[in-house]
Amino acid sequence: MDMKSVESKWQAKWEKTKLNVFNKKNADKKLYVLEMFSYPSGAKLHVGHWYNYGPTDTYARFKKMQGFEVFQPMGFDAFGLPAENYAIKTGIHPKDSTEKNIETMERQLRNMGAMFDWSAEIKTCEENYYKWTQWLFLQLYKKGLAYRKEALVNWCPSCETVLANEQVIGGECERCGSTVLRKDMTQWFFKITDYAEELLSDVDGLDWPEKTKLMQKNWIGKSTGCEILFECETGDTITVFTTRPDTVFGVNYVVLAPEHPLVEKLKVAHPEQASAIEAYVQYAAEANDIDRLSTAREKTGVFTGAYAIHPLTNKRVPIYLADYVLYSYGTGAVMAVAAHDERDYAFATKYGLPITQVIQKMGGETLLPFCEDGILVNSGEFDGLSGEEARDAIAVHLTKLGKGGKKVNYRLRDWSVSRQRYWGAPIPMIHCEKCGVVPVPEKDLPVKLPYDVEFRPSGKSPLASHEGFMRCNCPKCGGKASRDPDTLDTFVCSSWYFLRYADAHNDKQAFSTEVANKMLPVDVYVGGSEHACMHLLYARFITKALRDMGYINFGEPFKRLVHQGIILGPDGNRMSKSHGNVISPDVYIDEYGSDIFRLYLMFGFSYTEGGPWNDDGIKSIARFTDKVERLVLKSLEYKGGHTEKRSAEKALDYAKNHAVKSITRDVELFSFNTSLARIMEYVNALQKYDSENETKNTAFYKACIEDLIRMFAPFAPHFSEELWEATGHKDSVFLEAYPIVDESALIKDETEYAVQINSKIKAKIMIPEGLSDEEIQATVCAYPEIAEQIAGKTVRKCIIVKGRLVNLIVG
RNA sequence: GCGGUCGUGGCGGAACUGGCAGACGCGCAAGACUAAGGAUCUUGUGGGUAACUCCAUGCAGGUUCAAUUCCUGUCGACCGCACCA
Repeated sequence: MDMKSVESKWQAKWEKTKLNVFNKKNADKKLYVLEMFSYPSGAKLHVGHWYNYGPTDTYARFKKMQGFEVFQPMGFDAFGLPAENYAIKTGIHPKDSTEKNIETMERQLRNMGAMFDWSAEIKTCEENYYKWTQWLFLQLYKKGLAYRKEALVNWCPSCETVLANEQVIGGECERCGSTVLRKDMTQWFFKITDYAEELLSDVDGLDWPEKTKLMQKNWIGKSTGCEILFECETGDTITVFTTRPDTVFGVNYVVLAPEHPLVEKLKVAHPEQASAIEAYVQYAAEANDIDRLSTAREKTGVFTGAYAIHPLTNKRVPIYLADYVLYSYGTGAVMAVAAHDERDYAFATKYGLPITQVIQKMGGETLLPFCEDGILVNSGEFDGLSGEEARDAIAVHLTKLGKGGKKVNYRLRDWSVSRQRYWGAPIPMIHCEKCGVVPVPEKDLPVKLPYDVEFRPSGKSPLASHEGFMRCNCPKCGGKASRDPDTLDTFVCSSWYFLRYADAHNDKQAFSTEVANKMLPVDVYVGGSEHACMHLLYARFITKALRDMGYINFGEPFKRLVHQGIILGPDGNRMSKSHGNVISPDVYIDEYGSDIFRLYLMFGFSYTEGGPWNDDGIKSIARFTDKVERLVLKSLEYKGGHTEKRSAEKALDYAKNHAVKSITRDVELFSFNTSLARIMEYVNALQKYDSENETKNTAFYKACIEDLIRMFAPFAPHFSEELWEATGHKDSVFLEAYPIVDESALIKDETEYAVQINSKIKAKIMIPEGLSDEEIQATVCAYPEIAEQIAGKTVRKCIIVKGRLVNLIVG
C-alpha cells in the first residue's frame, strides 16, 4: 500500500466530512480527550510530540468507536522565552518566527492524521486569546487574588527576568540553566497560597499518577506545628514556627533570617554589634542560592547582642542571625533546640552555645542530636509526656498564656507572574501618579502587544522603552498615566486554555459558563510529567478561583491524567543536539508513513515508560501491516463455502473475542503494546484458519476480517480506512462500533489446569467446566501420572484456583 | 540527606486481585518455496543436563501450600525535593 497517497486521501475525506469536528448535538455523550498543546519553539515536531499525540489519538478514536462524542482539540502555547531568545540571537521578530513555526507544525500535525478538531484551535499569542488572559488577570485582581508587592524574587541574569519558584530547578533557570539570583523587585503575584489547603486535599480524589500527586503534595508542603512568641528586649516580639513544640524547654537561642525586618532595630539597639550584623547581612545577600541552599555548607551566623525571653521558662536566650534560616518560610525565625535538631546542633557546636536535652530516648542517653520522638525531661510540668501528647499540651498551654498556639504552614509560595520580557501578554494595569494602580477597564481589552519593540535585553522590560505603548490616560481620573511594562508568565496563558477550547470562537466572553460546565472537566489529559508542579498546579488553582467567582461549577480541571514516557536516543541518552542522537520523525514518516510510525511508538515501548529508539522495531511493524493487507485482500476472493460452525470456526471466534476483551481493557489503561500484541495474535489466528481450511465458512471468515479492520482502526487509522473501503464499504470505519465481546464465545468445555504436588508442577490436565472442587480433586487424583506419584501418601490439603491450578499437599 | 519509581532472556517488553515466569515482537537457527532472497511460509529458541530433572525475575533473608508480585535489609539506575524549622 502506498501509505503516502493513502494518508493524504483519507485526511482530505475526513476534513470534507467533518469527521473530527465535535458535534454539539451529542454533548451528552461527550468525552474531552486533551493532549498538552504544543510549544512552537522548534520549527518541527519531534519524536516527543509524536509519542504524546499519536497513541493518545488512538485512545480517542477507540472511545469514539465505543460511542463517545470525542472532543480532541489542538493548539499552540505560543508566547514565551524561547521565541524571544531566538529573536535576540537572530534578529527575527518573535511574532514572525512563532507564526512560521506554527504553520509548519500545524501542517505536520494535520499530516499525523490525528482526529484533532481544528475548528477549536487556539494560539495564545493572538489577540482574541490573550485578551481573555488579561480578562482573567482582572478577575483575579478584583477578587483580591492578584496583588503587587516588593519581594525577593528569583532573577535569571541570562533571561533577564523574574522566575516563579516552580521555574527554578535546583537553583537554576528552568529554561536556560543559569544560576538564579535573588533580587528585590516589585512584582505581580497570584495568591495561590489561598488555595493551598484545597489544592492539597483535593489531590486525593484525582485519577492521576500517584507519583505526580505526591509531588504536588510535597510541593505544597503542609506542616502542622505551633507558633511561639518570644519577647525581645526592644519590646518587639519574635514569632517562630516549629513542628516540635515538645522541645520548647530545650531552646538555647533564637535565630532570625538575615532579611528579617527586626534586624534593623536590633542593630540600633546594639551598636556594639552593628558592624558585625551589617557585615553578615551583606554576606548573606551576596551568597547565591546554590551555595546558600546546600546542606553540606557549614553553618554561619552572628550574635546580635540581643536576648529574647523564653515564654515558658522566662530565661534569657541569645538572638542570632544565620542564613540557614529562610526568610521566605514560616515566620523567618526559628527557636533553636541544639539537642534535638541537626542544624541547630551543628550551629551550637560551632559557636560554643549550650545544648540542653529535653527529650529522652527509651532506655538511654544520647550525645548526638536526637531528632525523633521520645519522653520529655527537664520540661517542668510536661515531664514524662510523649512527644505527641506534649506537642498538644504545650500548644494548648501557650494559647492560654497568649504566647502562641497551633499553626499550619505551607511551603507553597504565591505565584509571581510578572516577566520583564516582550513576548507575552501585557499586564492590563495602569500606573497613575494620582490614583496609584488602576486596572484597565474590561471594555478596553485587549491591551495590545506592539510589534515595533526593541526586544534586545537592556536590564528592564522591553515594553518600558516603547513610548506609544507606555503612555496612556488613567481610566479613573483621566490624567496622564503609564502602563505596566511587564508581561505575564506564559503559564498564565496555559492555565486556562482547556476552557477556551470548549468555546474557542466566543468574542463576548472568555468562555460561556454553560458551555464550560457541559464540556469540562477534561476527561483524560495526556502530557509530560515535567509539568507536575507547574502547569498542572497552576491550572488547578485557576480552575478553583474561577469556580469561586461563579464562572464554572467544578473545581478540578483534569479528572484523569496520564504521563507518557520519554523516547530516548538509540544510545539510551536523552535526545539532544549535543549528544548527536536526535531521531527525526520526518525521515521515518517519509519512508513508512504516519500510521506505521505511530504503531511502532505504541508497540515498541511501554507507554508510560518510554525508552531508547530502535530502528529494527519499525521494520517489523511495516511487515505486520503488509501481512494484514495480504490477509484482507485475499479474503475478498473467497466465495461459497459452508455455513457450519465447526471447531475451526469456534477456535477463531474464541481468538477474536479474547482479543477484543483484552484490547478493550488495555486501551483504557493506555497499554498500547499489549493491545497490539493481542491484535497480532488474532491476525495469526486468522492466518492459521485461512491456511488450514481448504473449505471455509466464508461468511463467517469475512465477518472476522471486517472485525479485524474495526479492531485495528484506532491504531492505524488511514491504513484501516483503506482496507475498509477495499472490503466494500462507503462510509468511514470510524462510524462503526468497536467490536464487543461475545462472552459465550469464550466459554470452553474444558480448561487446562496446572497440577502441582507440594507446589511443584507435575502435569497439565484438561478439566471439564462446571465441576465442584471435590470433583476436580477426584479427577486430578485419578489421573495416572498423578495417581502414581501420590500412591501411598495422604492428600492433606488440596488448593484449587478455578481455571488455573490445583495444588495437592501430600505427606 | 529526605521522598518516590524501577532492576525479568541476546534486545524491546508481558504476567489481571500472590497462582503454569518470559505473552507479543525483534534477533538468531533449521527447513520450505525460489534462478536468487534482504520477500513469504513452517518449526525451534532463558540457562545447565544424555536424561530424570535442576537452576533462573539485581543481591541476601522473611511471610505463604504458592512470591516478578507482599515484608525487611542491601546494591545499582532514574526522577523529584533539598538547611521548610
